[in-house]
Amino acid sequence: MATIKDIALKTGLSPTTVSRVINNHPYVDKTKRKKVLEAMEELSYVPNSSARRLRGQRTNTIAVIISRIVNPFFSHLVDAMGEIATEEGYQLVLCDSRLEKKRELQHLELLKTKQVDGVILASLQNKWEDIEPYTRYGPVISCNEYDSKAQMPSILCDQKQGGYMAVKHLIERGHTKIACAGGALRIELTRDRYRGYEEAMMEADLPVQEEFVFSSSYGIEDGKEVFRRIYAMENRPTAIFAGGDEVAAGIISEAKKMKFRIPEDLAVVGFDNQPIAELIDPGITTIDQPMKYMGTRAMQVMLDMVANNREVTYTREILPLELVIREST
Amino acid sequence: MATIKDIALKTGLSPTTVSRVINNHPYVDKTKRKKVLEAMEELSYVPNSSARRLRGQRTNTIAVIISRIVNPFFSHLVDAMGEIATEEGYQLVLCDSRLEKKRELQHLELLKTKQVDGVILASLQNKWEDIEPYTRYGPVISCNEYDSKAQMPSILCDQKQGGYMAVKHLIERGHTKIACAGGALRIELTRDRYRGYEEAMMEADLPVQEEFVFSSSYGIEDGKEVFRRIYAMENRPTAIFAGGDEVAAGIISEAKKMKFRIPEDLAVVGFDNQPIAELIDPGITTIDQPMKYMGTRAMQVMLDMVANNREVTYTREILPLELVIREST
DNA sequence: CTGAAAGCGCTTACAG
DNA sequence: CTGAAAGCGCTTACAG
Repeated sequence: MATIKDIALKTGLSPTTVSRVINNHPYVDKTKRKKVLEAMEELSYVPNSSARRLRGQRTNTIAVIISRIVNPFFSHLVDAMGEIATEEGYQLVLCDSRLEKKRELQHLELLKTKQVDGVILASLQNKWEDIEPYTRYGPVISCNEYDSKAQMPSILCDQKQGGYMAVKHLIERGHTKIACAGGALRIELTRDRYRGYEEAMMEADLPVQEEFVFSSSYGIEDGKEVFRRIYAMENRPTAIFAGGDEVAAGIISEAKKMKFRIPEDLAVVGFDNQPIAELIDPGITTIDQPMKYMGTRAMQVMLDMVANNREVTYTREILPLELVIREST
Repeated sequence: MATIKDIALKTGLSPTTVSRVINNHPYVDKTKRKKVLEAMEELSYVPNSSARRLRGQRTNTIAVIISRIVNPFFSHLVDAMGEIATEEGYQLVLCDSRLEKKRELQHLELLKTKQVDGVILASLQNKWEDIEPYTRYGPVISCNEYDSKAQMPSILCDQKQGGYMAVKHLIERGHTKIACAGGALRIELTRDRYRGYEEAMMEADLPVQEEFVFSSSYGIEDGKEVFRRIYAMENRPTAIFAGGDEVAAGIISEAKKMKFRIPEDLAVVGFDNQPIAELIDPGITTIDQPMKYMGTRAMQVMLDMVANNREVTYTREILPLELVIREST
């Protein structure tokens, strides 16, 4: 592998000058520049990034932490982030926490060991007090998930409003026994949706029944399981608000298998507005999240910080959510 | 940020000894080791990866090139790869080519510039002759897609068999006018599926009609478009073999909208056995691909090569495909 | 068991 | 416009 030294030797110039050519500095004699360029071509020289990283103290790499890449919500988010990153000449390291605190922390170590310039937390398994120590090693921002105690830039949606809209819609459809199946309750995003649910119920003077609250539901299988538990109940809910379209799809799928009519026997609201929400039969009424915008915006904010060495200041961008009505309600 | 030098200074030992402790070398005096460990703790020392990369000429990072992360097939593949990578202490750089040759080549540059130790091509937009030059910079293997001219390790499925099985199944169901909607025909994987289609047709003495062959179909929207074109035909096919469950789902969705009965008016076979194949109504008959195994195996092969500096030898692992019958046929 | 020295490949202030 | 020198932070032969 040719190095700068080889080019210098071949051209009879100094490594300094070669470096200047590589980095497009002005003030290099045109003839010499050409000579260097030719030598680079001939020896098929390519600058060694490890050396550049060490010297420049930058990696041009951003880590994004998600909790489950097979969730279409996250793959769309990552897709949008990757597009911006590539455009700006950055690499994206994909870090899957698989909902585990330990893995999330392991991934944050990348910042400590200078393997990445910044970390975007699209999922947040740990408390702020456990994340905070990492922020002294580089910019950390959150996107999608958040922690109200956190002093970091965050791009997020108004999840409480989302929960409220979803449940209010069900109430307007005449339901009074409404269940709720979200993620783990230790997650603030989940709790906020739940608060929206409670608020809508209270506003309508409806009781929140503990046995109607399911937690830690994420995938299709979880949705099926939720339905099975509902099915086994004496006193069943007539509607359910799910914390994701995958869960909603699982509920609907299992319900249909048991000859339930949707929405007559069970109305279902999902979350995210994933492609599946439109494809499944009946189409899923859901809360649309601006995945593409969130991913794009988060990456822009991150790159602005690392490229311009901008101070990390605490800011929040809160995006509105939207109800999309289909046939499941 | 504390460096090895700081630890050396603080403990009165040499950087060499400190390095030995960090790297768990034997033959370090127990008292001194303890002293170093304490100093590291106190100064919250973390080794700088850029320096290690430069010195060690390794990055502990693998790039995986896919063509569309929002395709569940790829997100499942990447998920499996990431699990192994994390387990072995490697990072995964996600590279999306968006079906573009240029982007794929740009991502391969990562190998040249020593940003990654190896590249897994899960998608293959370029011809082998354009990929080959990169192989001198480090191991390149393919997983899922392949090129019969390529001299690189490949984990792949017998796509021709897949196409054959799918179409034979449709023929057995009594169909004679069978369409086909795959990816771009410049892709060998797509051509092989098409060959399987042709073989099954010929075997049954059925003509392959040019207007029944749709190409460059990938997502749900493409599937809808394919159906619209079928719908507009004078002489319509009665069955279609799609090159992915997303395309199949799009076809079915649009067909239902136009009051087509599936499979009576149009039978549909998909590919991959994605979660959606089971959720949609009717369930999609499809060809199951061992996504998890492929991803796992590809990463294992790659890590074996980089970790043990194994020579890159040309090997192919060809996995069988399986027909999963549901209600769409 | 330990350390001085060299070097991985680059870039950048400094001096000219 | 150009180059000698220093240094980013680490590891590893080599010598003891």
